[in-house]
Amino acid sequence: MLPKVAGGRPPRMEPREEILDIAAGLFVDRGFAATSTRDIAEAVGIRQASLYFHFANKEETLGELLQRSIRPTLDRIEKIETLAAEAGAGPEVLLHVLVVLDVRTLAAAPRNAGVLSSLPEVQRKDVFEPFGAARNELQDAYARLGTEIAVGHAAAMTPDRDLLGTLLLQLVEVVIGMRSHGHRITPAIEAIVAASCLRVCLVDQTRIDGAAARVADLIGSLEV
Amino acid sequence: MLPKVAGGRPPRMEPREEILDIAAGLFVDRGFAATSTRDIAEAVGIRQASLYFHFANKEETLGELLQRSIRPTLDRIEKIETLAAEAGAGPEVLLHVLVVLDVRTLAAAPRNAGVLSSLPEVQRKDVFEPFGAARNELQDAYARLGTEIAVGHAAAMTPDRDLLGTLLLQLVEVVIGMRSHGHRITPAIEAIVAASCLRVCLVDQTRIDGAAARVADLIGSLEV
DNA sequence: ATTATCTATAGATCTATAGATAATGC
DNA sequence: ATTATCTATAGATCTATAGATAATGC
Repeated sequence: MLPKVAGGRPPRMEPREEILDIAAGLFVDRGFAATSTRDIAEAVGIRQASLYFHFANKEETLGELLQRSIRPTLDRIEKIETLAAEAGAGPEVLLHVLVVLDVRTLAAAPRNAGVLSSLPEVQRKDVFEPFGAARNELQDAYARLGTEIAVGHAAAMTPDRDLLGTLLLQLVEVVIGMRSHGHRITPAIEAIVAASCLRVCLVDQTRIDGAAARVADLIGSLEV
Repeated sequence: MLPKVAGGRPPRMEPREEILDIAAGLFVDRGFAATSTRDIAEAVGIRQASLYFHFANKEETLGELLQRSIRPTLDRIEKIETLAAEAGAGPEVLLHVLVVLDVRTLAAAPRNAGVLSSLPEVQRKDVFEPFGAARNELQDAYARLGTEIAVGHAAAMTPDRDLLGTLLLQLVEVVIGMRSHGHRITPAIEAIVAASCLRVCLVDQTRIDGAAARVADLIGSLEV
């Protein structure tokens, strides 16, 4: 099944995978337009034209990377929300779980691929529109959970649904910037980002501590 | 002093200013590498080569825009921190003021120029290194104020200095993303972003309300 | 003389296609 | 036959420079 050797030189791994990995690093580092197909090929160690055996064009390469970076996150949202009914966990516990899982996903993404969704081309080109939609879905999940939590608080200085979703997702994505600056994402950072999200939803420290205590168990039950 | 008419066509305004304005819009929209000098020239209504009368090269154009977008913000930091001694305002009031002013600056920036500092080229090319340094200064101001505020709280789940600065600046910059998605930045949004920042610093609602009440006055005294 | 434009172009890319080549699996 | 590479290249850019031109101010 695995192609062992072919063509002029022996591949080190699945060639398509290696191209994707290296392209991800370059796109994250320099951006899409500033990365030429020649740059990618050189870094892989093949000729520029050889890329077109694996991908129809440059955009398809970025498209595949975006696909892979968003899919697992979206899949998880459903699971987390069905978890609400079963475990009888309050929405602040669910938000805490969602934040920790998203932070881990971003922290573990090869080459800090979370950067990709903010590239100008992704926002602008029609080919990448599905990924904007996926991001909106994620933001909407944050908005839903956050609104449910903040309900019952005084209206003044409480973010509305839309703004709350934006604020929460923005907070979670702080880890992308941290990785860009060379920081490692520790469990302590996970906890602080999650606590910050709950604070923005007006959850007091007692309830934050309560939520934090339940997170490990719930994440365990999700992964089984 | 003002050049009235010259060359082949009558300019509508200071030509260098018009080029900067239009380049800003294109860089924000498409990114730096994906915007050609021809794109800029066409949008301005001149020939591609004519740009080089006003700018030595493409990078200088972006450099000038970055300069302009960060300078007023940096200048303000000093003023705000000297304000501490005079007005006897606590650090949470000062942070509130800083956030509101930065939010307003980002909200008022022509063409949403706040986007520019996150372009891959700015992070990566040596020419733009001064602007990364300026951003670090700003983030450090947030870290200083935030740490001063959060001091005395239980260590657990309290962000350290560095992380706190990153979280706060990230929260403020939510308005860049909101503008990109077509939202208008209202006074209500200013207040919520500021309150969210204070919440992340573990300030309780009573003190947030107290800080918010003093903000208008202090900003007034800054602008005189 | 200065300012601001123009035309024309050099030289360096950059993406994608066509068609050859070589190693492997059937 | 299939997989994965190669060489060669068409055709379309893209940045920056050289030098001409025209309007204005001294």
